[in-house]
Amino acid sequence: MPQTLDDLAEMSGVSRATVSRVINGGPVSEATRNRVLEVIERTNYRPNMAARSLASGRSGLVGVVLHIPPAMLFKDPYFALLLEGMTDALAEQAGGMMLWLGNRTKEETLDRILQVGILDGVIVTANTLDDPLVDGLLASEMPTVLVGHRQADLSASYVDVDHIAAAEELTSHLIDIGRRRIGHISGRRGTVSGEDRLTGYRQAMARVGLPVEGLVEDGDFTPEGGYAAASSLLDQGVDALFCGNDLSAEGALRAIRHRGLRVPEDVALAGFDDLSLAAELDPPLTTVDQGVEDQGAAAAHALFDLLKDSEGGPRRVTLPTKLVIRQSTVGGVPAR
Amino acid sequence: MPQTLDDLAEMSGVSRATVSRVINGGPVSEATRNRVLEVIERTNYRPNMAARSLASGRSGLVGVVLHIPPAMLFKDPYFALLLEGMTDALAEQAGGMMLWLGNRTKEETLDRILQVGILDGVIVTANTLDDPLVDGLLASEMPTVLVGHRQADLSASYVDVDHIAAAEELTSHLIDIGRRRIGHISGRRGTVSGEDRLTGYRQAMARVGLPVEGLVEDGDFTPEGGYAAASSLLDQGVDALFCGNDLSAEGALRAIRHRGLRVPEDVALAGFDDLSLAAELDPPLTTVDQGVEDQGAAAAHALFDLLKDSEGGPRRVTLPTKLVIRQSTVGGVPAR
DNA sequence: TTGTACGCGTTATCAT
DNA sequence: ATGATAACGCGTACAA
Repeated sequence: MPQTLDDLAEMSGVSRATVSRVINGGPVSEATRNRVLEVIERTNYRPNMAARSLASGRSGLVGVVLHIPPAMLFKDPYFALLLEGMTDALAEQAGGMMLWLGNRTKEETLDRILQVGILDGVIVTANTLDDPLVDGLLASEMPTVLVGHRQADLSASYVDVDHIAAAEELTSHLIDIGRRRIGHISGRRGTVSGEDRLTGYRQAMARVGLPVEGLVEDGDFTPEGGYAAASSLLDQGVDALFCGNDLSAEGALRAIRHRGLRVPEDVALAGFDDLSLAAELDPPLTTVDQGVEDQGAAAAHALFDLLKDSEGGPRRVTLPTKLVIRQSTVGGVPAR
Repeated sequence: MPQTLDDLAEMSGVSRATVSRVINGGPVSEATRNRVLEVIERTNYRPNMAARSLASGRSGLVGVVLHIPPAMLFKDPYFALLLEGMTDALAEQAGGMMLWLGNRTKEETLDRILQVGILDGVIVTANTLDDPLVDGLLASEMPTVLVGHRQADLSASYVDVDHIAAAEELTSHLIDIGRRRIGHISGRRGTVSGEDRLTGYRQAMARVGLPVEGLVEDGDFTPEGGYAAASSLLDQGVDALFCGNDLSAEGALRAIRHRGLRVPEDVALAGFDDLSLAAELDPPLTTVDQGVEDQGAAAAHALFDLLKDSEGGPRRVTLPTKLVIRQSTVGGVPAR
């Protein structure tokens, strides 16, 4: 029984236009409004989004693109947390969310997204500088908000944190507690966040004149990568390790343990993200809280802001980070 | 630049109807078909799904409902695996997927889903017997496929495994290796899978005349619940523990270790799901492979099948399970 | 305040 | 094989 505006109009003895006004808040007399509302209630009518979208151009539906292997959702809680922040915010303001994961190529995914043609806007994670998916969305008419910053385009709306400053602060903490041979396990090379954190590390080391040669090893944001990189850096002799994220720190911790070394006495260890995993490690991990959920929510809000007023230029949001000091760098001493 | 059929029609000197036929495979002469295709290619035209849905009633969009706290996606890989199986299958046949997690109440979520009015069908996880969200979907016109079985309605399409038989097989394995005081940590009570696994356990024990009094403790599918339930059962004295899922087995393993007991010498341990976590535990965990990804994919295929031919009654799919024997029950001996 | 009428981009039916 | 033309359900100027 396909309820339409016409059905309601007939049932309440008014024109379709009036029913539409009741629903969308147009000028209607109190009397007829109540009469129509009563009918709407009785039939629990639901407007057809497709038709509404066609007529008004707005659907209340937004897209979310996390172009990652679906298994990443549980392998790296970062993505699930991001999704959580988005869905929380979207549940309030959007009628629904379409989701694309990395099941197809970026080009195919881009095609699908643009083909739907019913989305009000999309949120997409932007990890790398050149990303055909992100580029395609930005080049399209689709209102787009990135999670992640790309120096290239200041014309894009995005939400991000200052990875460089955060990494510099964390590295300085390692220096402050007296470490001198501080190794860095990078994030996946080519990712903006990975490169930025590396830059922050380098800047902090340079500022106090500490060498970094041979102290940087490529990681890939995974525990396995962290383990391998840590093994290599331990060979070089380090008294601290700053890992590209918490997951790689988890791997690094295993590598340290396998050598019979202690954390933090022999090697101070730090990560990035502050996933719940960080507090649960033994010892609890010093890391950077980058407010992943907040980033997701902020991206949703930025998109709604953009949709409300498409003028006003791109929305650029940089959220604060917080250094979280735990026993993996200051063992025994409680976190301040 | 909103490319429409009319634009293409004008550019290729034919009528809108002909362009539509070219796209949807109607009868068109080879010559004009090529001419139109060339224009389509050049303009990389994308049909508007909203309009298409309005006119044909089909959108190519399907909904997926996992009414869980979003954080569950990484806390219990089961859900992410299920989603992976679905997205893989959907990516091939669907134009896109809408996703609802447990950000709102079931009633609110149901309302949102039905309101979209553009979905061809939905897949929803059915955990409990009475679920207003599932009931509402089944009562609606929306083609619906459940992941999980509910004895109540044989009229619904669903995908599931035989939890009772799988649990019985697993319990029998524990009996076969000589265990007699076999405890069971149930899944969350009220869930069909939890109750069914408990039933399977009871049946296996009853078949060989083993008592179960005091040997069943309620769990909730979480490591914490598993830890608590295991502690209590260890007080009773058990030589084996069958846990409602792999996660609770992980918690149970911690409880066993805390008492200085060995697995499997003192207590044999088994789970359910065969998440990757199971193979990575120390010792590797005996469990039931219930093909989570396959269930997700099967649900998607069942939905497409249903959409293709809405007659033919409900699709009922029961997938096979596989007992996976590892060192947590037969320590030292390699898995057969 | 209310109704009429047109347009949104497609599919589908009917002539031609 | 092709082209008009009528739906699909809704929003919205415009007229009344």
